[in-house]
Amino acid sequence: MADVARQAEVSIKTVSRVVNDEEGVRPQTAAKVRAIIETLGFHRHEGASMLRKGRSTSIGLIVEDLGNPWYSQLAASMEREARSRQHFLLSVSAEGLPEREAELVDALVARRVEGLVVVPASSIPSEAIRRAALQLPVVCVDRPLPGLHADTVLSDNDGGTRSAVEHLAAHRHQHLGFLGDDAAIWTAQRRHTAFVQSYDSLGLPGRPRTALGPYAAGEVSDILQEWCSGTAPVTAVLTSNNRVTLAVIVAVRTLGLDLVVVGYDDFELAEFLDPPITVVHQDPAALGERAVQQIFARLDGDDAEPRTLVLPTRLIVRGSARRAARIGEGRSGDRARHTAS
Amino acid sequence: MADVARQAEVSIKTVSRVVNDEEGVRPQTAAKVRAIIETLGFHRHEGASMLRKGRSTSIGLIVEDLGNPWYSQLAASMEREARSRQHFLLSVSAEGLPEREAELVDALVARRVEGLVVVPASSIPSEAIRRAALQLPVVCVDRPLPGLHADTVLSDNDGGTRSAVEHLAAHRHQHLGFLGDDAAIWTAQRRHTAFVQSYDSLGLPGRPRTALGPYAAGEVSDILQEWCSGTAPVTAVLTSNNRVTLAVIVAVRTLGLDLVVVGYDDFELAEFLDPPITVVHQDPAALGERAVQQIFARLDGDDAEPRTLVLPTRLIVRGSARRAARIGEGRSGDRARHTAS
DNA sequence: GCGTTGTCTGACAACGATGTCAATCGTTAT
DNA sequence: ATAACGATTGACATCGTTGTCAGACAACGC
Repeated sequence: MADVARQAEVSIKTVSRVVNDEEGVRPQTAAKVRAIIETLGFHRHEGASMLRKGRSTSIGLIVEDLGNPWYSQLAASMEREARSRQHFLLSVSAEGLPEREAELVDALVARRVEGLVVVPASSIPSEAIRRAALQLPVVCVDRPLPGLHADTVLSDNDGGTRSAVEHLAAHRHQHLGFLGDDAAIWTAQRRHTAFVQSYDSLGLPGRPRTALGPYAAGEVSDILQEWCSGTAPVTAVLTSNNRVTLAVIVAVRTLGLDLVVVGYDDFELAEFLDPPITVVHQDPAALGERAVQQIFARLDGDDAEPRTLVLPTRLIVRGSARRAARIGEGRSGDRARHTAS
Repeated sequence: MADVARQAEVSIKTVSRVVNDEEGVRPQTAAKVRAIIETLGFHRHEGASMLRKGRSTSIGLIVEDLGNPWYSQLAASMEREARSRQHFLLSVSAEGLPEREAELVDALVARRVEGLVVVPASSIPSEAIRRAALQLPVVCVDRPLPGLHADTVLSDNDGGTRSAVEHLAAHRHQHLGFLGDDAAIWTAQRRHTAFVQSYDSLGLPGRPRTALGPYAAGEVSDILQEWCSGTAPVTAVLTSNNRVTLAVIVAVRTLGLDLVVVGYDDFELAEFLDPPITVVHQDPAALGERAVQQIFARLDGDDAEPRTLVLPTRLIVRGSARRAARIGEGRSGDRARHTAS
């Protein structure tokens, strides 16, 4: 900036004014400065600006795995939303490890991100995130952190789960199974509970069969095989997220099971699988957008009590309805076939 | 830091030494300082550190769309690799627009990223990226920027395309089609050229049928329908990336075409589609890792001439081989059926 | 001509950390 | 006891930018 000032024969301050589009600079002076900036290829040093202004114009995001499409859609929408306010997004993967998450929180706070969005790896707020929440806006997405003074954006797990169970029941599935991801993941627990409640309130027979991870290699297959044998075989399963859905699809295809699968989280091509997979769609892009908007609202001075926002889910029915109906109609025969196997 | 120094009754400089694990601090002094740091919850201000040291410990990544699994895998692997050297990754989507890409290059340079990885939106280097390449290491991934003084990491487009065409020819497919993405995308062009060359060198009959995007809505369907009718219908198509593969799968299923699809870019569940999709697998994670390693090598003082690294691809055969053989055996019958339609 | 107003510009300090270099301390050798 | 040495520690300037405040300058009314 000093170089520009020298060449333009003005003070550093004037250059600063031009760079920041501040008013009170004579147009011809501004034009001259701008010309020099162009020729020298000058860029303001954001680090220094950050230091002086005390603002970093960036937001942090901590998720489990940026390679997972669900998270990458979240990150993509947040990046878009952040950029609409000239902010950058620093996204990092904590790999589901609470201690790594804590490290990353500290690292992002050290970078003076203006806000922090977290998809918590555990249900207990770390010391690091408690400290963070005291000095900058923190938003939990997808999973809450009870006891943390922070905004939260969730999707409607109870409603989503219920819609899936009701859908299956309406198509005469009586014996349902639920396969959740790692029990440490809040959504897995929550959807598990909602599944059992829906099962009971619909008066489905017997007790619901459920499992929670983490699963050893081949364990999903074993569980499904067991559920599908015996006197009251399961005819449909609900999964708690895209990772489990994938494992179930693999198992179903490998074992050749006749099983309707309803997945949590939509995924590309679900429509073209055999059988097509009905899913509970939750919109990660919408979650991300709202989270960033929440951060900006706080930065703009909103200091109301922490809010929890619950976004609706949508059941996307794909083929399984038809197939379910078929099974329902010929149920006794089907059951006979199952018990025989 | 001043607060810590006051409480610990040492100078700011000593605190700095402790924070940076510099040697020459008496263990008991260091312990005392560390204790105060803990109680005060002090974090070094990275912006200030950045300013003084002239380094930002961050790397920039510009891609087309972070929501696309291919790019998100690239970003995820880069983030992992960058973090192994204590660096953060600033990833942004340029949405395929060269002018936005140029803006983002400037914004990242202003943030003083130490290196910049770009998946170029066009084949012509912008002024912005030329300037950037003069002051920091730039690496092009997936697509080169001819004339730019920068390292490049590509995957073997010629080899990958050839392996796909040879695979199809070996299974008696004689009439092949190629559907490329937007002609502005370098890989689409390159794979197109390689497709035509392979087609010729294998002595396949007639002229290869090819198309390049961008495609209007429904255009892919129209093209496929045309290729599959007439006297020498196409029996297999190769696509140039995951986006086109998706469009082709939708068209094939919607129109009920009997067409073998080989896709560029692997994707989850490709195995379980009907028909299963054979793909040319290129490893975005490996590309990202090498790109970041290249950046660090340059930062470590490597000033050799720009290098181009070409990573191998792998043909993942899934079912289409069997199906192709079947078509090959009953070719005349098949052709009759096709011409009849 | 002179004070007054308002516009434009510049000098300077400060943001928080670190490199440089000098000062201080505790040891050891004499 | 004292000089000499290495191990610790601290004072200060500095990185590039922006907020504060005062100075310079032109235009205006009297």
